[in-house]
Amino acid sequence: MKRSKINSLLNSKEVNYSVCVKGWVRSFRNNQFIALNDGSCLATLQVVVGLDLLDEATLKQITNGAAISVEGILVASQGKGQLVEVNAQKIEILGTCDSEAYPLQLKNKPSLEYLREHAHLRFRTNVFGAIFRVRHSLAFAIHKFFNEKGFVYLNTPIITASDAEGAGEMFRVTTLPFEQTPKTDAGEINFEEDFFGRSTNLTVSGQLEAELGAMALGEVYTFGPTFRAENSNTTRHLAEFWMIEPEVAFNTLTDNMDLAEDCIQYLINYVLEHNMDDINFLAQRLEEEEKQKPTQERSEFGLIEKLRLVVDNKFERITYTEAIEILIQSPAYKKKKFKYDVSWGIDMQSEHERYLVEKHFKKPVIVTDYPKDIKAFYMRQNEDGKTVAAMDILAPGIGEIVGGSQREERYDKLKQRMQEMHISEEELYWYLDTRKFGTAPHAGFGLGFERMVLFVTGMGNIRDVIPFPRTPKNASF
RNA sequence: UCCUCCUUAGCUCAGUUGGUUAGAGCACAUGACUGUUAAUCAUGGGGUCUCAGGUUCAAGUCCUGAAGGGGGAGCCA
Repeated sequence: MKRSKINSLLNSKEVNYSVCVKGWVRSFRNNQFIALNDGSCLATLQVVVGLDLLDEATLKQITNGAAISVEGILVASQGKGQLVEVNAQKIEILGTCDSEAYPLQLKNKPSLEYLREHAHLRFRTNVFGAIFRVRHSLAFAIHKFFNEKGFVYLNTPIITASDAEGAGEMFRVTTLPFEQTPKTDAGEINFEEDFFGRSTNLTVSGQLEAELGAMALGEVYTFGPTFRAENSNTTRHLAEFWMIEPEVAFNTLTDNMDLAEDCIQYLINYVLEHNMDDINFLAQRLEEEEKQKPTQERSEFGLIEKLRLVVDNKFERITYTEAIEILIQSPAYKKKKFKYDVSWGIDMQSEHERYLVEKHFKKPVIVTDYPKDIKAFYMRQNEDGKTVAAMDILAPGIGEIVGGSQREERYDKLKQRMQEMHISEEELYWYLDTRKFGTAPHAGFGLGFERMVLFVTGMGNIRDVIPFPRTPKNASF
């Protein structure tokens, strides 16, 4: 018999027909009721085991975590907790699970930290099942969003010879031996003998390559892994993370903001439409977690309220200069609550961004037109000579979720800025070429995928929204 | 990388001013129970108190160091 998925059976309009289900036992009550989960949804299906169906030995093998196959009749449930259930006619143990050795005893509410150390099994918990179904939906919605807008999905290289934008420390890619590394006459490592004949790294961003695509295909986006070898130990950083980077020819900074805002709202709407069971569960989890905190530190809004707020309101748009002004006029500044001083020209600290988003505006904020000296070389210089056409989207609880800009399309200005910031023109000749041959205004941004998942799931640690997190000193699994 | 906190049973945690044999709930095992819903009830096994030093008559408890982890900061997405 063909296997049915549990989510489809739970939503079945009809009953009293034969079904086959397979999954993992979540609990076995009263030697009679199996709660079965197959990952297709949060809920479990109740399988009812008749008195004489199984021999003693098989019955003993129905333990938490065991994989089983069930054939039976889908019927209306006599019990209160569920509408339908399966009266088993045949149960086959596919894989036993030694209860004593199994690390997940779900009734014990194992901590997120404990589950992180058992990341190979944590998918079997309600929380991580929900997170990764939501993560999937977000990934799918990203492709759907850009596809509907006529974008081309462009794959940029993971191994690269360029340092893109100096976005961060890079992981080196090499086949050279660690012992007796070939040296040049000058005593330096001779990369000519390396696999690519030059020094290579894992990419920190596909943006520069995406720009090349945009200057011909018009509208492109990347969605792939990126790597940063920064020794960052926070709840918001990973050494390996996924990034979405749209790049659009002829777009201005305002177009860019519209696209980013549209994109974020689309993604959240998609999840609210398709993953409400999981979101409700995650909202409940967050609420319980919040209850543990002192009243003052609790969030004003629940997860669903927070998501609705983002979907239903326009993002606040202010310039960097206005943001600094708001901070200086703020009660927090006047009461000297900020650890770091505020003045025009500073790179805003987390505490400043949090104040703007969480205290002042209470919704996502887009900050534009940053001082050129704190931003990358490729951002378009404004007429004032002091700022660039940059934009960061700051989200409550996450901080920067999007960073983008209108790119400098003017050859002379770009070249001058590269010289000032000591960026090699030789290495980036191909990037400069786009400004030489039919240059055009264009803009793009980077959206941190895990930060988006973090925001939507209401989780607190980025290590819990990627299946196998890569962080300093940790590359298990 | 810096600051700070934590590490006691399989899990989540108690453990008082240093003082007998280190506790609880859950999990697990055995048995009972056949409409349970975190099932319930009875019984039972389970500890190198993270590691290495030190102080002391005596250390889970105090001191030093290391490792691992949490939170915050910086860097950023």
